[in-house]
Amino acid sequence: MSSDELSSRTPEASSGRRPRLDDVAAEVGLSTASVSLVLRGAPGPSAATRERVLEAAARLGYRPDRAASLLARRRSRLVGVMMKDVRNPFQAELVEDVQEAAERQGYDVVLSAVTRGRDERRAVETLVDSRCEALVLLGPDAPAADLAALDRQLPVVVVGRPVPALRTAPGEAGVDVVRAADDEGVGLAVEHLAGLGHRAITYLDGGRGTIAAARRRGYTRAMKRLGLGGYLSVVPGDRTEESGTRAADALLEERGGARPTAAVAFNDRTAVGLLDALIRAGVPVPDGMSVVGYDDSPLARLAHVDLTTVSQDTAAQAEHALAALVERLDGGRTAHREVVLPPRLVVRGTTAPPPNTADL
Amino acid sequence: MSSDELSSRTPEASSGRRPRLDDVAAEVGLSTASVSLVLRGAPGPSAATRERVLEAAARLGYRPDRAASLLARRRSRLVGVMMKDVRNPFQAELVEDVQEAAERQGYDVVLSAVTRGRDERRAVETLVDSRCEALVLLGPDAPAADLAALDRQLPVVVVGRPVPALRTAPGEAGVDVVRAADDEGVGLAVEHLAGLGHRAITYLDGGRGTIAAARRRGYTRAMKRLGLGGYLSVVPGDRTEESGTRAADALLEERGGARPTAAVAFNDRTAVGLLDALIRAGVPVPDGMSVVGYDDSPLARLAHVDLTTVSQDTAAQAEHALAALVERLDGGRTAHREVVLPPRLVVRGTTAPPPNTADL
DNA sequence: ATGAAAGCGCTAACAG
DNA sequence: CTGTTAGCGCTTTCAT
Repeated sequence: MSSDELSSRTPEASSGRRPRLDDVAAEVGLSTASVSLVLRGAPGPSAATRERVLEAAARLGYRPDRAASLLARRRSRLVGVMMKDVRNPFQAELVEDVQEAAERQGYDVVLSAVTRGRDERRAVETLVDSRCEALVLLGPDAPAADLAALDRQLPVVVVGRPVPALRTAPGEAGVDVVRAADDEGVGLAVEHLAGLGHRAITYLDGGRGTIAAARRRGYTRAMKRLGLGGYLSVVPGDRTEESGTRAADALLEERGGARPTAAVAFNDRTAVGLLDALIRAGVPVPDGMSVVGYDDSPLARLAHVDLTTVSQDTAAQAEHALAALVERLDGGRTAHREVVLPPRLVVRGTTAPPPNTADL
Repeated sequence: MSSDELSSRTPEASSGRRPRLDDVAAEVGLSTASVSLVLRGAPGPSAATRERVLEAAARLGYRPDRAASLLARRRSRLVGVMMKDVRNPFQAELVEDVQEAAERQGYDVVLSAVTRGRDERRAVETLVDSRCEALVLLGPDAPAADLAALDRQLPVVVVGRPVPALRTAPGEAGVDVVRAADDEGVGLAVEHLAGLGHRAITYLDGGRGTIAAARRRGYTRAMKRLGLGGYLSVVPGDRTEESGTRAADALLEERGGARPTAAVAFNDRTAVGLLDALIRAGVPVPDGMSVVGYDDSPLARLAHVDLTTVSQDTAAQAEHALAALVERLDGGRTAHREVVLPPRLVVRGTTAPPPNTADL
């Protein structure tokens, strides 16, 4: 971490010019072709030659020019990653994981972030124009039809969002999708709470959208499955902290025996809002009420929050996304694929058995 | 947001091949040279020609190949941005701002993130190999000497971290630096509190490091300047939430008249930890105690946190960083430059006049 | 095992 | 105003 050399030392700073392949070739008295082979580790050159070339290249501080190599190469071995939201920690984690997965597969990654002056369309265009062979789209907003059109140009995998199936023309199967099973995730949370002895478990909703619908459904089904249908209670909300804070009132008002002892929130933000309101209201967590979030965001991991939550396993999502691309690129797969990953419950400090009802 | 077309429609999908410049040229019966001029908006071609070319290009769905164009062009007009930490919201914001500033200056941005398997050195190499003309390094860890070496290859500006001056060889002046005046920032916080009537203002320290030292100094000086030298009190810490939580004990213990009525924290995380502990301890904020953070991170903006804090104005930092690069690139500036930006106090809900001492 | 030569797709002199 | 001619720096047949 400390002595990263940022620039390759150039012991013999022969000239100001950046050394090119033919400089190295001249240095060892070989053709650029042979040098190129050695530098890429391609088979052919003898061990002795390799050594001489490598030594000379290192000595001159040679670094291949990406643009030139990209232009000459048949395949770029580049996958483009579009980040929909640079500030979203979930996506940041995905980027890291995709980067790693790509490296393992022998691909390099080009990043393109959507920003104020740069919409999804432009971010994607940059990637395509940069010779990417395939695209990973992190939570894109584009309609399914546009995604399908893009997929006609090059393999595309959408991560983190379901993409409604399109009436597909023959030979087109739509983009691949990798995402987490949101309904299952909420189910896990509910089961965990029920297992601790909770019955009156409330759900703090996340409003409109495919993901919100899936999570809500997960709650309802889990409650019914566990025979808690009579305790169903969904508090409307909008994914923000305020939403959680407002929900606290609703939860605490219900004094009449039906007052919930636990709450599952659409996401960590909402859960944190709720936590905060509960503490201010003098309700201890988890002893007075249990709270579960969703996302396992850094927020949840903050020591003083220590939120029980549901994790989406970004590493696995990245792995699957890359596998999907590589299979289409190198394996010639043509069929559509949707990978739905099981979420994982992360139990931390905001859940405990319900308070003894005798105390109430 | 809804109907972003991700792929250019290709009404006449003539062939599977991506159209090239000569396809467009052939289409309109011109040379590639003229077409190139039109497409780049370069002066020369007549209005009539322009129109025909543009029309044909659009019809064929032509998009220039970045690698080819990069290779052929003398100047790439590319600036590379290295993100030290993809998950750092402050850096994410900077990326957006740099992107915007670059666009205004007619430059394009290439992103390179440091991740687990990709250290600073590699991230920077990628940028250099991609023909970037200049580099923006967001909070790099590399030692000053390495930065200086890199700066010998191409203009480099370090954002967000001070870089110690090196014994410079003639003609070398070291990297440019753009950062915020940390001491001043803490000074603003202290002044704000003093203005509200606080005297016993404690500082929650951020441990070792240049930045921490600057902020600590800012606190000490401001207190003395305001005649509050007698109230000086620095609680050791390490920038985490726990650090803030632990500090709460120290603050609340001091019952004997000297108990502080306000605290300034090294950063928002620490401030949030403190807030949390205060609330749990039954001390109302801001009525029982005022708290100021530093960074104006999203954390501070959360509705239920609503933290008074110090903002570093990423937009201005980005603007200055790009200006510095452009001046060296296009303006031939050679002298060293360090821009230190004044921070801005963002007053929110965690600061108020001190509780009436009669009440204590 | 190595070299010669022909591009990759675009840009930039320089002519006309 | 437009076309011709060279490359940009590297990879890749295809010979040798």
